[in-house]
Amino acid sequence: MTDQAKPLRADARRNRAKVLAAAEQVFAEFGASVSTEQVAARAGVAIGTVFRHFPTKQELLRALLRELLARRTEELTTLVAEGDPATALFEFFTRLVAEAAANKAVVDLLAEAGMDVQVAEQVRSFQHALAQLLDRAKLAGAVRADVRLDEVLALLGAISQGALLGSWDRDLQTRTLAIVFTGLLPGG
Amino acid sequence: MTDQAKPLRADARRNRAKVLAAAEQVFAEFGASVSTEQVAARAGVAIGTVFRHFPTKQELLRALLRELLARRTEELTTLVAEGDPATALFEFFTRLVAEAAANKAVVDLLAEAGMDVQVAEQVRSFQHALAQLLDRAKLAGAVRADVRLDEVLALLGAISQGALLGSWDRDLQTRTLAIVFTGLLPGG
Amino acid sequence: MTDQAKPLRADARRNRAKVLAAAEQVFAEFGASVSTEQVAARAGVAIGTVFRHFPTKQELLRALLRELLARRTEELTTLVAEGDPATALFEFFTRLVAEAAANKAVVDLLAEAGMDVQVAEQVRSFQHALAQLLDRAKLAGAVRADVRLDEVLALLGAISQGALLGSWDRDLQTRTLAIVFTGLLPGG
Amino acid sequence: MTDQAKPLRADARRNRAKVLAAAEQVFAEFGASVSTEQVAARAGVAIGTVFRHFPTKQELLRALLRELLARRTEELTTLVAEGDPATALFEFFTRLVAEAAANKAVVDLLAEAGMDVQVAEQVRSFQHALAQLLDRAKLAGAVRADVRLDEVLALLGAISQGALLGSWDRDLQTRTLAIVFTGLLPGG
DNA sequence: AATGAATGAGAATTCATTCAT
DNA sequence: AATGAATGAATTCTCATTCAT
Repeated sequence: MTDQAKPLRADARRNRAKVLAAAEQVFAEFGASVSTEQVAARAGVAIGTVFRHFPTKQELLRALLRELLARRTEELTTLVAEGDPATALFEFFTRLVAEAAANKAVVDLLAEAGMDVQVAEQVRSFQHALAQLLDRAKLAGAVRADVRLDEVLALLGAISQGALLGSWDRDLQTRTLAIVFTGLLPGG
Repeated sequence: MTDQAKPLRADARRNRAKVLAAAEQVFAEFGASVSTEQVAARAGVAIGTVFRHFPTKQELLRALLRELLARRTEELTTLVAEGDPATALFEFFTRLVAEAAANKAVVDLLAEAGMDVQVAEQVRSFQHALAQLLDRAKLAGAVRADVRLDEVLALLGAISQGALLGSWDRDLQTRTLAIVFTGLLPGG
Repeated sequence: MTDQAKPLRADARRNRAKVLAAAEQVFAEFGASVSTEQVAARAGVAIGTVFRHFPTKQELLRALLRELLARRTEELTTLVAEGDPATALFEFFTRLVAEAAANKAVVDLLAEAGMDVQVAEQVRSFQHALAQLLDRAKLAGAVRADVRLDEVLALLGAISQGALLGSWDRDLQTRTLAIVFTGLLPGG
Repeated sequence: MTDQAKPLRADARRNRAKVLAAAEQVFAEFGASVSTEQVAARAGVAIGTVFRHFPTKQELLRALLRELLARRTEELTTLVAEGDPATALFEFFTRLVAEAAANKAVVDLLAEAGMDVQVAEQVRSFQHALAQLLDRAKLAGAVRADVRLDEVLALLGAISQGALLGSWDRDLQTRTLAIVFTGLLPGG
């Protein structure tokens, strides 16, 4: 549903993946302002190849963001199906923050994600999956009943970005999250 | 100690202030990537004047960050001296988040502040003042005794950035902060 | 003599024709600077196919020009054989201008045609046919005896291009040509 | 009225003139598609200087066209004031064609001039001056009374372009124009 | 032979920074 | 000191052409 364009030739699909992987690395390392040339170089392809697959730099960033969101949504879905309801939300939260701390692009990307219709669908899916996790956590008594989805999203985003920009180490991540988790507990 | 350069001529000092004020506005509105020309235009001076006062764009950004930090530190100092110890921390937290939500530059700036020796002094002052506020809050029984300064700083930064990038409205700011404040409360 | 290459496979010949037809449309519409991709798209073939038939874009343009010239030459030949000698030249003139007014490529093409040996043969044929038409017009007393071929060619080219670039409507075409035709009349 | 922007600094005005002069040469020689770099090189300035004076290539082309039109208009005005009414129009016609024959840019430029509001004023002035010349020629009995301005403009443009694209030599220019002039004579 | 992906040399434009006025 | 023009490297994007499938 996301990429129903004509099936790419094998080599083209391979290169598209290479570019996307390179983009993830490079953007993670240097932020969304690195030149497309850097991405091409990291991918080991010519600049034209990047632009063939993603006609503008924006497109590339969007595609990357879509993929990141899709990956997170998948993790959420797994947790909804298999995780312990009482801890699944906290687990996901923790994991996401750890990942964000290593990815400089996410911040730049998320900044525009909200107003970008082209990723809206992925955002919706993601939020939907998170909503389910939140509901389960409430049912399991791990989260106060009046906590709303947008608050959780806001905290998640904020902490993720904070972890990245502030270069928090693992310990600081844990302690900071502990405070937030306490704030979410029932009877708080 | 940071700016012990020779005393500026009156008009030069005036221009320096104009540039800094313009920079704050423009960077707040468009982020750290606007051109220096925009800053000059807003300040009503020629581009050369900006570069005379701040030899590189980095310098200008750093000076701006220093000033912002100094201003916050001043607010903190006032709160330490005059505020109600039980709520002063929360008050400051709330105010800072509201301000950040309107200032696009802070995020870009803070991203590098950590690793920048040139603003280290201001950062230290700021942290020192915040530490005092935290201590008082603990003494007043408003914050759990084992909460550490770096956790508070981390949360503060994260929420501020989150508020900005996520364009949180006032209501969402309040609710999100409420969770964090609950997490900081004793007996949590 | 121009295309004595090996006889093409049936499908190849078909494709060559498709490309040439597409090129005529596309170049007529957008001028000689459209990308070869546009031509391929219009022809419904892949870009590689275009380049297999015409190894460079220049070749394609030349081939197109050759064809256009051949077509005009054919029209001239018909007029020489069948037309009323007293008006055939004016008729052709009028028709060509009307066609040019709808074809943006011709101008760009003709600009280089002169110095291009590869189309010289077609140019010669064309001029030869036009010369015959001119002779007949003189014999019929419709054109002054001292009018030379290069003058007629020059006027023909100029008016054609003018009509195209100036987007003359049919009325303006007619009136402008009337002046030229008057200038060609005997006793002028 | 054309450039009432703030008076440029002496060196800036000098450079602007250098760029415009270089543009005229280079565009005349290679057509409107040469790179702006070529213009900069010919002018002996850096590429940035060209773009400071003319923010886009289009602007540069427009400025050039405006200047060319202004120059022609001036010539026309002089002829109206001083020339022999019976021959002034033919004289101007002849001169313009000769100049066009050496200027490859004019064609590309004129192609868009029609639809460009930014040169509309210059075009109007030019047409106005030409109209006066035409009126005088009619009064002097050198041109048929029913010849209209748009026909003259059309012929002028067409022949100019033809002379350029066809690389007509002086003799051919003369003979071709003679035909047109004959067509314009009264009693034709 | 056809396909369409990859290449890489430009081209226009921007912008931090320098320097003559 | 201020001005604002000049510089030129960097960036995004295009497109003719080549080449693997």
